[in-house]
Amino acid sequence: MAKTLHSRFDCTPGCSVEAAVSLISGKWKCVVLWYLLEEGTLRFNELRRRIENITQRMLTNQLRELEIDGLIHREVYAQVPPKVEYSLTQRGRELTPILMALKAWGDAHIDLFGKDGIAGKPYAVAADEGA
Amino acid sequence: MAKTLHSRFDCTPGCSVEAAVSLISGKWKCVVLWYLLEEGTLRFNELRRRIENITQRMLTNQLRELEIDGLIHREVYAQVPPKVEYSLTQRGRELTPILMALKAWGDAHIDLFGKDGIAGKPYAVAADEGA
DNA sequence: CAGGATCCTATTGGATACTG
DNA sequence: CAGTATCCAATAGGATCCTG
Repeated sequence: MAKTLHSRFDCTPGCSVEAAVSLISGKWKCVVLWYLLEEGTLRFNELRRRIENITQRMLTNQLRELEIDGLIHREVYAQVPPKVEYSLTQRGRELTPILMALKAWGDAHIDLFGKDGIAGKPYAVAADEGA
Repeated sequence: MAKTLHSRFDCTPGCSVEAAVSLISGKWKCVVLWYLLEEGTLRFNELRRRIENITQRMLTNQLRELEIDGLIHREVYAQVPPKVEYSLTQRGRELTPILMALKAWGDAHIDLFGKDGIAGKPYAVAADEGA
């Protein structure tokens, strides 16, 4: 890698968290990343089918942003019909702990969501156990 | 806990990830959660000072949503001047792996962000190492 | 101290139709 | 197949002022 600033340019502790969040925020990014982590390489429509009810516009957007942020690699095959494959870059693969943790948490708590999936957000919990 | 549905109500794999993301999405939520994880219990203005350049409206919003989602506990002391303390609930503490992973990734890659912090998003990377 | 109430803008997200 | 291009609605986010 060409030039790497070693300066942490004084940053509050939460700043690191904020930095990571800023890259994976978005309704679908983590889902996209997760599928690429699981399956290695996927084409555009393969991703679309897996994520279901993502629009192609959103998928395109999220993929572009992830690419710009250096988290995924976009391989275009010069042929017709077109073929484009997406995969994680090294830096993208370094998100693995985050993605695994998200998946694990989701698996453990998915019951708490309405039967409509995530649409209806979680319930109003009465978990009044404090600190 | 009163009633727990054991039904996973058929859900795509990415759905679990989506569920987790839906709770922690938002520009500040993970930062709030991270500080509460680190410091245990914090008052409103303590959080505000730590996060710096979050507005009080946003902080209030995020805290309310986190509370509704059962991730944080809000303890109000009936006194004047008012005193309100926030802390993680059990379910909130279960986010620890996610928060730690975010922090770790941020620490490792914070250099990639502009000197203005997160404001300028990351650079356009030339990391053309593929699958 | 810990917010509530308003107002406003920017960004996100979605529907639909079209294309090399 | 893998997108663009438009248009539009919803939400997130922010600035400012007020209050028990």
